[in-house]
Amino acid sequence: MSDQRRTALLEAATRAIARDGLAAPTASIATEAGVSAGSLFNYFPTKTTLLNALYLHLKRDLAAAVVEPPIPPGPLRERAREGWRRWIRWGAADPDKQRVLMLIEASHELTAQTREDGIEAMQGADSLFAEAQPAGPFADQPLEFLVATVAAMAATTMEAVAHEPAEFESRSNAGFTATWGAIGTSGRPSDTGTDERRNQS
Amino acid sequence: MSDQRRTALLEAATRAIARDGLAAPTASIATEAGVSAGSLFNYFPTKTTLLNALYLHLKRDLAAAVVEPPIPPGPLRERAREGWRRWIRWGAADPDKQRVLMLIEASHELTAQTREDGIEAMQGADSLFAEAQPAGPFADQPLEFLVATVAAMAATTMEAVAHEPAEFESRSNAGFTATWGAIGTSGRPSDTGTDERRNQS
Amino acid sequence: MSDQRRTALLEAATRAIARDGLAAPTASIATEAGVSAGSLFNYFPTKTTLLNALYLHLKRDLAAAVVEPPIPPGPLRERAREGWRRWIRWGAADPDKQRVLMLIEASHELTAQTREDGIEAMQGADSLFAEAQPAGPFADQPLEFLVATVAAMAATTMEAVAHEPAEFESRSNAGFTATWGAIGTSGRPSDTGTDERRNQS
Amino acid sequence: MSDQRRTALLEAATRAIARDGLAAPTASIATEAGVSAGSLFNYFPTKTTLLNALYLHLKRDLAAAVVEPPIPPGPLRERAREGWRRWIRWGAADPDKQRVLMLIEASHELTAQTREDGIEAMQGADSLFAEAQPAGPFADQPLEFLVATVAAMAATTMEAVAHEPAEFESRSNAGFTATWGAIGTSGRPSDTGTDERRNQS
DNA sequence: AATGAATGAGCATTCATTCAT
DNA sequence: GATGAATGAATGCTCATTCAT
Repeated sequence: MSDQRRTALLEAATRAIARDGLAAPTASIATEAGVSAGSLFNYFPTKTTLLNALYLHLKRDLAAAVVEPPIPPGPLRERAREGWRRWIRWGAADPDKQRVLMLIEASHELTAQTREDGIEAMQGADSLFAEAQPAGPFADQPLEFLVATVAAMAATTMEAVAHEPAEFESRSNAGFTATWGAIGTSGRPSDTGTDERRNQS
Repeated sequence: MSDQRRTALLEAATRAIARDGLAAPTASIATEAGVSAGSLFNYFPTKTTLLNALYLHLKRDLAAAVVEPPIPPGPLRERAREGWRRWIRWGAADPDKQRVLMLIEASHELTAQTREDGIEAMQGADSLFAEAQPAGPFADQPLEFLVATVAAMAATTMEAVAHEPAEFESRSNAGFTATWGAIGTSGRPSDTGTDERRNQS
Repeated sequence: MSDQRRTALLEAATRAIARDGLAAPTASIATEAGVSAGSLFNYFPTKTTLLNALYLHLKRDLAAAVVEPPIPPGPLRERAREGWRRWIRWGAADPDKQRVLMLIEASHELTAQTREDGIEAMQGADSLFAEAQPAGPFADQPLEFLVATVAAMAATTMEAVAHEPAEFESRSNAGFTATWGAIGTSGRPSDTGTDERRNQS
Repeated sequence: MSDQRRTALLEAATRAIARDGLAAPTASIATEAGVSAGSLFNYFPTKTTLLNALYLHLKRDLAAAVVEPPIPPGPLRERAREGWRRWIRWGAADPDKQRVLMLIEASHELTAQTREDGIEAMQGADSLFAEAQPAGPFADQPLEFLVATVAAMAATTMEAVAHEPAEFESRSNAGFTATWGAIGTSGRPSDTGTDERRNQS
């Protein structure tokens, strides 16, 4: 039960699901991994198990891509910018991964445990942005709201990059500026809404 | 009678798909609509047709919720804030709609035509935010990028509201402030710096 | 969903299961009934449901064969003899039925309800023998023990007849005499065992 | 070591099949025997082989339980009673064995050879009852009919005991009396009547 | 236009058996 | 001999779609 085969299956699943959706037959996945249809079930007893494993696999892959190698010290904004760039690059390098991540997340296949593990795996990457919370619109909001916002912006940016890969730099930078503008203080004194006041306290 | 039944089918589909995903059987949809299994196909010749129709139906429903009744004149930001509030309220009123919209969007079922029609339907709502483009990080980006960003922020906010409906006001406001911060110029002079310049290169 | 088709399925199931055991594919059953594979499940939502329905169908078939037309009045022994003859004839006419009945009974597929219903269905036939209870070895035993004994003797007799159909009369009569000897008083005074004494009280 | 493992496999098969029916996977049997899935096939080249071996194993186990230690001399009826008691006790001690025996017998897995060997193995035990043949209802019947009848009565008695183990004595005695009444001449003169005469015709 | 049974291709999963180590 | 992963045919069941009524 080689680890290599397990990985081959996860990668094949990524391709197949990106192409055909979650309805992608386990048989195609197995074939695409160069494995017999029955063999897949030696590694993942059910399709749900496979999807959960795949989700974690991809989340960890993303998290690793963001935080490794370590981001050099510096102002928070610059470290976040570097993390962001890596994040978007990860999505640009293989759009299937991001697509599959979102498909699985939107399904009802994820167990609570897997969801938790996924959050934990992303903690290193998320913290680059989470540290900005005390100052911005999310000051009084649950941390997950901020994290979800950053993830949504990243997803949107990745999609924009996917449409025009040559514009990677431009889209990535715009996305980052937008994201930073979203979660940080705007500084505009004229900002008079309820929440802003709360946020500034 | 035909139109009434068609609507019943679309509404039943919304419930069924929110519950069971896109794999929701046409038979359950029909049953849930109080229609026989075969009848559904008199209204929508294939499931794909149904999904496309449903997508448009929901997009138009959302667009109408945002722009009707007309938003009173005023500063752009205030009009946008009102539109945003309506948008989020729409999602809070029936989370199924938003969920189904995203499920269909993430699938490969949408035709190019439907996607286009959906964009067109949302133009009124989107324009509330699109007018901010010339000033912010999306100045040199395709308009769709900005629009997608706003939609992503709205989706994230709706989800946050869905988790805790009692916090509607707080989440909605935070979401709007974040969104406005994302797409507008921030007052910080240093923010007109590095990345924007890069984008223009 | 014609009743005729349902019956055809039950009869096909009887043949297929007699031939291939409980492992008989639902597809063969359907085909053998002149119905498509999927259609079977319009009548019986699961294979287990089919087996339970089949069990009851056969039990009722047997019970009807024994008690209809009504057995003419007369001494208990003569009425029992007539019932027995009908019972064995039923098994001789279509050995598959008896075989399938036993296969299902030995499996774990039967629900408690079905088992009960089966017992109830046989009550008319069983009573021909149950009335003998107060006098014989089963006097102090649960009624089911006697009933099971009679059924086991019938099964054995049917099998013997199946091996040599020409000997129907001989085997059937021997079986009945044996059965009556089993459940009735032997009358031999020399019988000194514990239970016998009880039985004679 | 080989023989020990073979026996372990047969015992594991007994438990697994009693629990799950003949569909019990060879893999569970192997695991339950503390043997690897592949190893089972070193001992039994196919599942059918295993089932045949198991059948014989159990039949011999039963036969040995009935005739060993030797039944002391005495009147036939008393010797038969002792054999019967041992038979039933065997079934009460491990109901799985009897259940599995019947499951295999009812299947189509048995080869003619195995069936023959099984009969031969039981000869010692059967003879306790077979000697009664010349006098009773089975006088003019094939010996196997009588033997099958006794086996069926034993099976029924064992099942009755399994339902209420505390009633072992009572059920066993009733079963024996019934069996003896089935195969022997009853003292009632009227019993030499109709059917026996018919049989001799 | 409505109904709902019939269809059959498609899918996840199981399992006896094989075979490289 | 022992192991246990690999295999792939087989199976129960689902579901979009069709069609006779």
